Amino acid sequence: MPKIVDPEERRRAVAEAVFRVSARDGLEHASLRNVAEEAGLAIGSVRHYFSDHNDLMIFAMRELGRRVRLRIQAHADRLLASDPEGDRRAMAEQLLAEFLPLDDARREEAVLWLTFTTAARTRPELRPLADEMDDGVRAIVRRVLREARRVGGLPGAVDIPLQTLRLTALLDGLTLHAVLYPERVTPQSMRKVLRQHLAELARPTSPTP
Amino acid sequence: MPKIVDPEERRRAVAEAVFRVSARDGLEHASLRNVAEEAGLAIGSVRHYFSDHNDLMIFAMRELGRRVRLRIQAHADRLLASDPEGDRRAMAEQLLAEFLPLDDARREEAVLWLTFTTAARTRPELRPLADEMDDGVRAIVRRVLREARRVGGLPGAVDIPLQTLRLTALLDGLTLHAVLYPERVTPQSMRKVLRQHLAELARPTSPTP
DNA sequence: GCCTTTATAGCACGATCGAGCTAAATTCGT
DNA sequence: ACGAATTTAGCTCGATCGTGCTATAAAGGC
Repeated sequence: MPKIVDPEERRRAVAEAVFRVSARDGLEHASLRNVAEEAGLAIGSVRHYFSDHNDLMIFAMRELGRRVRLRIQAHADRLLASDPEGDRRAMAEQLLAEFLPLDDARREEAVLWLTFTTAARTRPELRPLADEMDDGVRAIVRRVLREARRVGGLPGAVDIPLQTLRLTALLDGLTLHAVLYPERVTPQSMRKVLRQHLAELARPTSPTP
Repeated sequence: MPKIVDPEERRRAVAEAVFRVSARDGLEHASLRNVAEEAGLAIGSVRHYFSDHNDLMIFAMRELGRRVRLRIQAHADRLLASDPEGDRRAMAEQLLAEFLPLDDARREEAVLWLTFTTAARTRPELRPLADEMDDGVRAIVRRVLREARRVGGLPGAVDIPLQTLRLTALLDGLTLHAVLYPERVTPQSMRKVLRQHLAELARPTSPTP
């Protein structure tokens, strides 16, 4: 029998081709033929690994979510390893900054995130994956805020659900703008906004009027 | 000669069909044939009024921008007419709330906004229109903030460009979430977030650390 | 060499699409 | 009725797409 190809690795490589085509031309151009060409394979080979086009799209989006999750996790681990008792606000900021497209790799990921999550609006098969990604972000933001409150970095009266909603909207809004209008939203400006936002959150306050 | 059709009205009606198809199925389904069917016309009729598919897309997006602009302007006029010297903060809040998808009509507009602006990423011909829409929002937010500072509603030291960036990101982020995850982001929660945001902006502060 | 398993390859078909183009219908003025 | 202008209509073609399906190549074990 022929040389064994690791199916999972092959699938990953094809998903990478989906990402490249989508980022460059839009998801609607990620046809089997275009993706096969981008991956340097014949369409028959691509179809050996994916039962149909939907299968490919689902796999690609799942792979994207996986990559984001791993990156955030690795970053959080690094932060904790470097100084478990360090400046909590700075750490929170750095962890949250990981959601922003501050360099080329993250920017491409953000492009793909936007592409797939907006496509999920009209593609039921991608819906659960979009929800999952959103859940992931909200959970982390909520945890960051809760932990900050617990250690006294935020006022006790802070409304965690509301501030989670607000902060995730801000992060995703900045990301959306960085993807669509990169000349208007630079890495410095995003960092500055995030820092300011966290600084304001930390101030003593009264409940919403 | 036959009964004259107002070309502009016909174009508007066809754009409405584009909106319906796009909102329901996604922009990639707004083919000439699908749009013609949605508009109750033969494809030949549609093509009499638009030189090609791109022309139709450009017109539709321009029409969308026009509608948003008119709606915001009318709302601002109404606010000023009702009480030119009224509670400035409440008025600012109400004006900015007009950018959020708080009812069905605005929600559909938000869906279309997201659909067209993300499509503009890979369609150069739509690019200027997306920029224009973004410019419009930023200009209004900036004006609101400036005016609030001028009348003492915001601290003199507030960084207007930074807060403009932050507030537009928040508004667009909430809108994005309301479109993609409507169960998670309700009209009440959006209003609450906006109110909180403006309340925090208004508090005395020191410049960013 | 044969068999089996795995991987590569792509033809063919029906569907949809945009656009070139032609033709017919409609309606008013003369 | 005719002519002109406007509107409606849709055939045709080449292109692209997903998918059913078949065929070939590749490689190891016996």
